Amino acid sequence: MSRWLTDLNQQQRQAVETVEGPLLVLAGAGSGKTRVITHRIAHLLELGVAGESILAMTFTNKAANEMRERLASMVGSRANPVTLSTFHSLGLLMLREEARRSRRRQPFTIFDTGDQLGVLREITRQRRLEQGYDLGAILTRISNWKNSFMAPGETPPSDDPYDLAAAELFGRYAELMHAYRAVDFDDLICEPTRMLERDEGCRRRWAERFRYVLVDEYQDTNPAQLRLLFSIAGEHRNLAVVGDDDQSIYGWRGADVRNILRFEQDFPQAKVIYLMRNYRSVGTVLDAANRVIAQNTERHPKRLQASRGAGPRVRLTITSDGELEAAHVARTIREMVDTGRRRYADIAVLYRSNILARDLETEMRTSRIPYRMVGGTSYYDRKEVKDLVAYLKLAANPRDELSLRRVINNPPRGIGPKTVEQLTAWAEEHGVGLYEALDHAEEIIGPGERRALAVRSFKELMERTTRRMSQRSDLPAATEELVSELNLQEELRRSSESDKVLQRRWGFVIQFQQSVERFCERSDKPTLREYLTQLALLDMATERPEEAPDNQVTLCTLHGSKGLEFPVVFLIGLEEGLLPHDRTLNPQATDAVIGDIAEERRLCYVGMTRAMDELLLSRAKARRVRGRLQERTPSRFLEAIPAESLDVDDQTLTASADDVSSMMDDLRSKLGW
DNA sequence: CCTACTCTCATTTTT
DNA sequence: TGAGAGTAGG
Repeated sequence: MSRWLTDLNQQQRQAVETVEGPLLVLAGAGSGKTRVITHRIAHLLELGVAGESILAMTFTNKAANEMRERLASMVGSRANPVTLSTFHSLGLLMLREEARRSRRRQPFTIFDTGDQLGVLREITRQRRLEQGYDLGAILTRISNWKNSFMAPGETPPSDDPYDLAAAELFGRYAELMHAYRAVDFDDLICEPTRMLERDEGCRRRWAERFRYVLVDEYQDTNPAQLRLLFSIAGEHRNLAVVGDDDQSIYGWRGADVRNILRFEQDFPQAKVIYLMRNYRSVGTVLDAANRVIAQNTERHPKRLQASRGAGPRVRLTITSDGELEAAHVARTIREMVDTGRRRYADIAVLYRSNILARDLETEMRTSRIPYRMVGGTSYYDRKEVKDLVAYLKLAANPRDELSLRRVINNPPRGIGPKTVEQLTAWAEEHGVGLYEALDHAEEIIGPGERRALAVRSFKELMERTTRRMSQRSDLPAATEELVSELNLQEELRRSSESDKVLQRRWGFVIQFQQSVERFCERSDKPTLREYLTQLALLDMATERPEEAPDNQVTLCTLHGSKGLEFPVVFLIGLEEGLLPHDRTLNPQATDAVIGDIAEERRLCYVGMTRAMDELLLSRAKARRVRGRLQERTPSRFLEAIPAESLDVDDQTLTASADDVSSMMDDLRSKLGW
């Protein structure tokens, strides 16, 4: 017997052993899912399957890396030939290889959401379309159409103004993306799929290459991803998917729970295995979570089974407002840590909406509780970093007009909107790109004019930069030269009002340069193109200057908590309008996808099942909403938890001596006494 | 080109 | 309430 079958429970073992044919593994929270996946791959290798023919797909790079590490620790270098990648990286790999095969041009630049919005902004500006549309709402619609393989002009009839606006922009969007030689995230899935569906020989090649396909978090796949999977695995049917419909929380991003609900119809005779033994949480937590999720109707019926003891009862604390709720959380954490029961790192505070993090942060600071927020604004969203990235993108792809427009007068060099307009008009007239028009500055603007000289010197700067960066030479050195040629440090000094701000901003520049260096050290192909690809595709978290995993409390959204676990979990803001969120209860005109209560309930379930030992729920009777104090009603999800398994602590009823004294303590610490 | 003001808007965010 | 975007005027 393969050694990867021992120390698994019966269902886990079955999931590992079922090697041929379609397989659906419904892996409940904390049921040892990652273990099953890694063991399954190890087992396949053990059976003599070539690593090259195994494809394991995840959604995040973090998950992919984690899996690779675990697998490597099991089978060592035999893990190397296995393709372990995200959907998007696989898509890019396919596009590249096929382009190479047919000697076609490879995709140049990957546009992230910010870039996509930039394209839309550009179009509305050009067309002088009515302002005031929420471009994000338009982009969502375009993205949904793309994921249903609709071309511009094929969009379904609608009288929704946003549908109409989006349909109007869709065509131009596609044209511009093409002109810029750019692809977006949707293209990375849809284009390879089209390729496979169009060309049977091509499809066969990929199907034969990946004889064994494994998909993690299957509940998060969208229709396009399903079609891609079908093209690869539809024939040999060696497709194992792992997921949990109860943890599908990305419907609003286009994920379709129905994929996992009807897997058995999509792949007839699929074997279905339930992993329901939970190794994470105590009985009380599981019981409460089970009750909540049981209220959903469209799901694979199942129930997590406890394998640990009962544990303390779930607690619900009621405070009179949001600030007091945050104060209560801080005070409880303080107590847990001071009595030595817990370390900060054992504790997480989860919330539906980032807005709740604000009061928490204030409280954490005054109570001197070290914390880290997962998610939040990325370091790569910093203006300083984005500007530099735009220079690199332009160097890699002169047709990337978006980047060109971003950097052409940044830092200011006397090329204002008027000049750019003139250049654009000339470029259009002569049917060339904007970048080429730069060469004709004198002709366009007038010989000897200062603006023309500015354009020329910008062009020369770009050519030097491109030369240094593109010949696979020393990328970090080229970046450094760019920074110095731009006189960035001086520029920042000039535009920063305080020294502190300057230090911070310059710090971002330094960090960026370091990230380039690190990439070049690690990569076996340290080219500019590769670096930019990684930047777009790779989880920024892995690139982010790593903060030491200190002993800190974790603050994060419910979405951000998926896949994590903590001994102690606070789940706050259990109120109607927050969880379920108001946006789900009262959809807006701009919403392309109307969220449903079922997904909100799953969100609640995901949060609850993060807790190993203690689950502490809370709600406030009133909360400041946009400056106004508003009465709040308890979340409907609380009703599912039977009163007898809940310890309710209503702090608005009893201001006991204890509470008063702790409030005094609180006050004292705030005043610094 | 920069700054200071006004206006607007307010979920979640794996790639 | 408060952050970020947009705009007018110096």
